[in-house]
Amino acid sequence: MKIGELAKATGTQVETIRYYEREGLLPETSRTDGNYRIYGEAHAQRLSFIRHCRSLDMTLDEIRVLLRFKDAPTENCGEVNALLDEHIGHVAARIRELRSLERQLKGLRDLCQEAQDAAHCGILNELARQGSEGGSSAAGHVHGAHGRSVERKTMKDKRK
Amino acid sequence: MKIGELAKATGTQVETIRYYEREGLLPETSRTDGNYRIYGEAHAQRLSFIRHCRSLDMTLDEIRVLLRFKDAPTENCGEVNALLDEHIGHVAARIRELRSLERQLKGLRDLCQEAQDAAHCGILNELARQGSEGGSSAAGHVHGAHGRSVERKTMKDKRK
DNA sequence: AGAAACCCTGTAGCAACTAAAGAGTCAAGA
DNA sequence: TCTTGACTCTTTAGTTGCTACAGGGTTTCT
Repeated sequence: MKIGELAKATGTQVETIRYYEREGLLPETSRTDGNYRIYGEAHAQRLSFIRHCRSLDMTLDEIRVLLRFKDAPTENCGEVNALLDEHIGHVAARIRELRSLERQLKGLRDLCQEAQDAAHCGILNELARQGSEGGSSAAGHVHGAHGRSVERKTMKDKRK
Repeated sequence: MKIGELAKATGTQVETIRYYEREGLLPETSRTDGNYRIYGEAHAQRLSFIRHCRSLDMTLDEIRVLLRFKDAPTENCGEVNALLDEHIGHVAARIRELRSLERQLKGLRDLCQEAQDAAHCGILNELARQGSEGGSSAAGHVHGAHGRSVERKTMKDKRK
């Protein structure tokens, strides 16, 4: 099947499929004389695997690890368990952080019961207060299962 | 004070301060003869406001709205309340999604009680199952208060 | 004077896509 | 056969909020 068919079969964007091929998650496939990609069932299954992992908010690096085991059926899957445990830990941590953030935001919201002029808005005044930056250090602490700080961790290494 | 001092005073990276200036969040400031930026207390306060908002995971666009009200003390702050309500809604939604994700992941984790060869790993096999992609549509659904889909929403508009 | 710390601008990169430009291919219908 | 519209291709750029680096200038202190 052609790329559009594969996209439909797996609920994926055509562009995303090409992206996964560039990223090495999907092996390159044969082409027609007109240079169109031709996929078989194996590719469809692999893509479904990848999409399933993405739906669980795993990073592409995590997925690469899982694919490695998928491709090596005799390998011991202990690392798969560990990876999942770690990922679950990330999610739990993120939930805790978001809960904390929710409480802060609600507290802040309560400072302005009814609209008035901005100068007397309890929210704006609280935001302007020095030393009111919350418990954690600042931006990026409440994103996904993989916060931006985690994403950024590899930047230095990558440049090396 | 110079940029390094401002950075220390507000717990911000120097580069981030320059970034905020480029992004229009911080007004440009006067310079020394040697072209060093010179900041006063007003800038320090504004930056603290911004950082406080960031610590609450507000986007820079949201912060721009709040700054507009901060700069217009006679304006009615109803929109501030609405913005905060919406932001709180985003956080609540994200918490719900993460909890759902957590349940899914734990269910998946339970499929492999002890490490064995990958071919018989309940986790890998479940991930490979067709039609197992979870309730939501795929990637990007469980990130921060502002999911990746939200971030991406403005791409089309920006290109115009 | 020299060295170290600081500052500047411009550019690139991170993750995981997504969009657009410009061009080629294919299939169906006139 | 020709036309047209859908599909495909590659390449490049962009999203968010930073962060890092290159290369060079300025300031401070010894």
